[in-house]
Amino acid sequence: MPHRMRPTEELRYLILAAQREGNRLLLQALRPLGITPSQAEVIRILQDHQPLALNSLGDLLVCESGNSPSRLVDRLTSAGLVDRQISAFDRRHVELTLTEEGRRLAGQITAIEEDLYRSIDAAVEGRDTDQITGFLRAFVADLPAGRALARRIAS
Amino acid sequence: MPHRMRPTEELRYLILAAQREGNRLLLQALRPLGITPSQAEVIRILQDHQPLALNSLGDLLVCESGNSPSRLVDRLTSAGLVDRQISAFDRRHVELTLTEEGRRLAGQITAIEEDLYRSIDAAVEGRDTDQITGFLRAFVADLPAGRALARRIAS
DNA sequence: CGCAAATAGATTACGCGACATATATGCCAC
DNA sequence: GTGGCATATATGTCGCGTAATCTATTTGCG
Repeated sequence: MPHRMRPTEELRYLILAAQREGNRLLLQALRPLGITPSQAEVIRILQDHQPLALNSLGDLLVCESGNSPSRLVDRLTSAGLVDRQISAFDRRHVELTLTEEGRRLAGQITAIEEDLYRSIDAAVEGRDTDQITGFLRAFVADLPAGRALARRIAS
Repeated sequence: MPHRMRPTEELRYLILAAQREGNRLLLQALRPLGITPSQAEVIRILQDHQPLALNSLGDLLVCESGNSPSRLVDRLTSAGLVDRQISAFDRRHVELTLTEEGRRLAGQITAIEEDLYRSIDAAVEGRDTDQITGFLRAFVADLPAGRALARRIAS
């Protein structure tokens, strides 16, 4: 006799499960590069938007509430992938740019992400994308991560 | 000039954003109870399935890959919400049950989850649920978190 | 019976992710 | 310029989440 979980509760856990598994897949795929999914997000953002202040990076990050990506970036600078430079105009700002090595990695990340997108596309197959994205957009519309993503798409 | 993020990439980040924000909402709503969303999931599972071995709990958890919920449960036992008892038949097993206090909390958690489900329902409003759950089910079907959820629904 | 393999769980290490707080810099009013 | 407020970043703490390794216990095979 099933517990007959209600649809909304199942949906909640499906979102959790999908995020967890997507992250795990990406984690394993990125392992050879020595970086994590969150670090990869930073690198991809910098590739498209450098130079960028820590602050503005936080505004574009979905993986974090944006309060303090400094530690996330710390690991990338110690790994020699990101360059930090204090702004000449406002010494509170830190200008972030990719290093040569970081730019090289960015390309490899793109290729790895392709595999993930193929998995997602396979699951979307035969369904109405707009129903799915419409629901998710509505859910996160007024929340920090949703706004970060909106900025990413718009910029 | 928008970057025109491709739909699949947006979908990937929408799932990430939805999970993060849902978790944040739940985290804040549960704060007065002194527990976290993951801890709440354990309590709710125990409410429906106790007594349960640590191992079997892991098989039902979506929030964790199931390898080692021992730390998660540790905090619940130190908080006096869960009782650990070594099985008489197999001393490798630990039987978990809710304490009186744990049972009391389980009810409060259910009420708090209702609020989250209302937010989700509001975003689903006017869309085809089957398109959404169908996609997510397909994506996680053969992965640990998806199987955990399937067990939850079936049991 | 005896020993190897399997199983349950604990422990450890590392990197987030959320939150609160601290410090440093800029800026504006006066 | 100085006081006060806002902004940019750094730091500390807690609880996951993943994975690897370790220990204890049971089981299975001879």
